[in-house]
Amino acid sequence: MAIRIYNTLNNRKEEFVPLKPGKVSMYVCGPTTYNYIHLGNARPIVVFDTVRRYFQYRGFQVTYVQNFTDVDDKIINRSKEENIPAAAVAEKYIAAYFEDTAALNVWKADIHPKVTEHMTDIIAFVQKLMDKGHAYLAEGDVYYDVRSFAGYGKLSGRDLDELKAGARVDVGDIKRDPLDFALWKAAKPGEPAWDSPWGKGRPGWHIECSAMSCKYLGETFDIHGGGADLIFPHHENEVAQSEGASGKPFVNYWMHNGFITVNQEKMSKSLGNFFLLRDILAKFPGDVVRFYLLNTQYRSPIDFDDAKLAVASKSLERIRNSMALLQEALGRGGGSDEGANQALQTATAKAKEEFVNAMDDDFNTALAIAAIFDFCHEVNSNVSGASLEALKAAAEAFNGFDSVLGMLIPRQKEQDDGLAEGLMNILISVRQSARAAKDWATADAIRDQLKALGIILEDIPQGVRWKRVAK
RNA sequence: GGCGCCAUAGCCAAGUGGUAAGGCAGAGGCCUGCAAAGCCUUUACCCCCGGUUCAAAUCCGGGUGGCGCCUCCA
Repeated sequence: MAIRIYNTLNNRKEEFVPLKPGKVSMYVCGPTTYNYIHLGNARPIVVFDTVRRYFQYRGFQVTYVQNFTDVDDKIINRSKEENIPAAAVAEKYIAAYFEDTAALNVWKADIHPKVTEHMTDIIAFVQKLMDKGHAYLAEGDVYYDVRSFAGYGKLSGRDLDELKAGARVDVGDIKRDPLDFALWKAAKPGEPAWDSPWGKGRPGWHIECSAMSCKYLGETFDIHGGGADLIFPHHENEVAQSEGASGKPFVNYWMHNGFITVNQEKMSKSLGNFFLLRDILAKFPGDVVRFYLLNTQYRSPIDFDDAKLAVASKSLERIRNSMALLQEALGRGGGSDEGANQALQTATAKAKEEFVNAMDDDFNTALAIAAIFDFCHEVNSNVSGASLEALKAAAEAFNGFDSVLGMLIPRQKEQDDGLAEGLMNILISVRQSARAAKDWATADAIRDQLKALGIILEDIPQGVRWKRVAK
């Protein structure tokens, strides 16, 4: 079986054939660093992190690039508002970005290029477009001439003339066509600016992705991802720039994720209906947020509200309960019920197969998670009798799934010095004494009070199990 | 106006020609000191109307409702 990807270029699922066997090159548009990221921004980050992890699970060597747009009008505005240099604004929010995404267990990209560190590459790219007749200078700005690129509109399925009819034409525009976009903007007083053959200025938004993806992944690469709102104009313009400059196909597979909505409306900064990731993380663990995001196919919209995160939390808990049962059985050294043993082994093989089938089909994480739930059911039914070997294989399968989904196994709590463990052992032992003396009032009081703290005690034949849950 | 997406149980969500996965919530039972967890049982006229087919949630046509892009936006 091969991996199939829904390609925005032709709106179909296509078998993935890498440029170089066994290797995947992918580029995902990163944030403009003028603010904390919101939940909507987090979706592509988690989705493409999962795509990347899955390719690795399938044995591919992945080169993953995600940029930071650290020069932009919004950053400049922010810099004025906060009265700190633009570079400091960008730096602040880049640091925040890594904090927030780390909570979602997102791996850092192999390369995180910043616009400010690639001015030479960007200027050279713009020059190349001018040399090839795809760009022109107008009053210190450099614009891309969309009419010079025959394929303009092929990604977003638009026709230039129809676009022109609907376009908002600025009065006194210096552009040849309203759809022409800036590759280089002449400096305005007080703004960050760099020297260029066309005078001081800064790059337009679209050119950075063409220049930086080319630098790190080459003129043609495998996968380019981003939110569906980037298809036009951003990605369309990237195609025009990159293919205009190289004369070669830019990207083989374009992937776009659907939106997070609030009351069925797109969560966006302009509508003001956004929820900052860090505010959500104050209420729900990152694992739960990640589960919530991956429990729907990446192209479908997801409506946001707290209740859905609560459901995600309960659902994830079911998987973790199953993994805990497995760990306990492992600790006991396995059993000798041949029927259960066979059943677990069969279920493990089936789960791995279904997981791969689901993920191969355009990264259907929702289906993959369903396969894991089925697996949990089999684990729960058969753990007590299965052999050590079968139990190990099952645990190994969970580890594999977690390596892709990144939220099954709880992240190791930092700076856990064993204090909680020690205190819990004391409380449990006191409660066990009470239970032995049939002092149910004391036993239940301990259990209830711990529950209020978010600690659940469960009496099982082998003793007492405890776990922490989101309150 | 142009282009595109979506509509499946109380809620969420898979399924793109062969007779409806899974999760949450609910009901009954087993287990338990009581719980919890787990296990067993249980909950769907697939938005509407036509059409194609032996067979349609799935394909085609037409509606209705919702959303997105066309302007910065993941």
